[in-house]
Amino acid sequence: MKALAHPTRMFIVDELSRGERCVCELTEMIGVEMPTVSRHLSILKKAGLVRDDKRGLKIFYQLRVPCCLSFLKCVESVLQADEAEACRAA
Amino acid sequence: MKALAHPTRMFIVDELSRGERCVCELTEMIGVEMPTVSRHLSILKKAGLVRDDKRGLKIFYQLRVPCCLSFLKCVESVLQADEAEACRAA
DNA sequence: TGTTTATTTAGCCATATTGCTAACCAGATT
DNA sequence: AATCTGGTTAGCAATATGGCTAAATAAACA
Repeated sequence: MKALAHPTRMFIVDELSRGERCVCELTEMIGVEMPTVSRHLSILKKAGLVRDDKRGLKIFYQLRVPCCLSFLKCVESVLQADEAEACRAA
Repeated sequence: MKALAHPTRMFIVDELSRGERCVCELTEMIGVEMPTVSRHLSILKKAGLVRDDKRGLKIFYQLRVPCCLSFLKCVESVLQADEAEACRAA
């Protein structure tokens, strides 16, 4: 649960929901040092939310629990709409 | 998001999903001092997840975003089953 | 009015989290 | 073998979190 409780990690999960990404891509998007991203990824990995796949020099991360996806949609709807509308959408 | 990232607050949300509860009830269930529970509740309230309703001396809290409910179910299914099964349920 | 009950606020301390930099590791390339 | 590239690990400082106790508040009651 706590694994999702950080904006950067939310961003990562959201981004991975659109396909696998390597650490360098995520680092560039997030605008923070790579070791920091790496640690966030290791937290997500320890929580079982993502999986890593080493190919050549790069390590690609992918979402492991599609459940996150439906949750993310819910969160987004809550953020976009007021709570009443969000609930209707859920 | 961070509002849900603590076992006590998860418990509170789960409990409130079964109906409103006053602070003293929650305090007794959780087994921690009342000021602590109060602060958790204020965090949930600030996040817009719960609403409080003062009646007489007691203050009753209720879930405000039913969206939490479907999320909770998802989380529970993840916890109970392994990830493969959880995804099937989602 | 003074007291009791239910709750919140304030202040303190211990621990956890997050970011950074520096150092390390492992494949690929030369 | 030496080096480059993409990542991780380690260690540190700053900040946030979570628990406690003590003090403040507010409604009900004697």
